[in-house]
Amino acid sequence: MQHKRFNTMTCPIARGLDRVGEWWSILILRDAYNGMTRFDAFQKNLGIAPGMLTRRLNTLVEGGLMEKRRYSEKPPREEYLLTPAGRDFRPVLLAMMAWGNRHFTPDGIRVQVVEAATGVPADPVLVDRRTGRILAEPDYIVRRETQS
Amino acid sequence: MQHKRFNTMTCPIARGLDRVGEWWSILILRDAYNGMTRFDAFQKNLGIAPGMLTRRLNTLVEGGLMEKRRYSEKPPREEYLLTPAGRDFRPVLLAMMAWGNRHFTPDGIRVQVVEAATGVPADPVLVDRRTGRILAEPDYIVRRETQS
DNA sequence: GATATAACTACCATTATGGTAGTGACATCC
DNA sequence: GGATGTCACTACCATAATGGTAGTTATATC
Repeated sequence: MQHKRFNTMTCPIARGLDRVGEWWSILILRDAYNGMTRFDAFQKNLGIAPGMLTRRLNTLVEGGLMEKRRYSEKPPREEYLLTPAGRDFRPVLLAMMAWGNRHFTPDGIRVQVVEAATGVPADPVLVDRRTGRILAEPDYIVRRETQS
Repeated sequence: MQHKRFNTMTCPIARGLDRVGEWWSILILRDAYNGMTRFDAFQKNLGIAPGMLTRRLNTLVEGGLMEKRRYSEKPPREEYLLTPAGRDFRPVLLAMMAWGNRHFTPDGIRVQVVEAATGVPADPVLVDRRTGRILAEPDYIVRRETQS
């Protein structure tokens, strides 16, 4: 009995979680976003067991979020790069970073998004690109379409 | 040997994942956001085993994202409500919904955020509330503070 | 030749997950 | 008033996932 998959659900959140919802996956994507590419670097930075890292990288590759590339033949060496879908996960990471900073850093904020030019911390909010308005009720609602 | 905890890391993403990173947790929060409160409703909607649901609800309560409340004494009945921190997770859910819709719905979008007044689908983007600009490089960067 | 580096695999102990059945305290139906 | 239904679980077990340690392969460097 494997753990239950979410990929048969119609909900896009469930579909996404089916690919990144396992323990470690999102932290690996975070590190990849920070420029990490090598097995060794992920392992040391996360403190993850090598077998576990192998399994997680494989599922991320299978899920289409990362790709494995050989960057050296003479000593055979591999690296892991984000695909477009993996890179596009960034807003989720930043929203989660903002949420974590708002609720779970009683000891002070250590990692945050800042304006590059001024160094002023950003206040991340999710808006509609077209109208610029914040995605919150009552202006915006989630619509579920019934199966036809 | 339990699975490794992320709550000792300084990264806010890791701190958050320590509370919502287990299988099922985020889908439970999603359903709670959709107005679900009862054990029974979560169980039927998710197709989750009752023992598993008990464990996940308990960890969400312990993590401060939900609270358990007795809503009836005469038949003893409990309900689960989002706390402020749980409700504040919503932007992460919506960012994940948008990401899922962009990459994992080849069969067409079924669930999305729309403008309530017009029904026009929203295009969710993460911006800085102060400047209104999109949180992306090179305008915005992630700054990590070194330990003093 | 000895040691180091990168990227793993193998193996095992311990947890977590999933499935099914059953329980307690009522409410409702006939 | 006995039978059935509802809600919110608990108990128990089989299987899968996670974590830890040691070892491997291919090569580079001292």
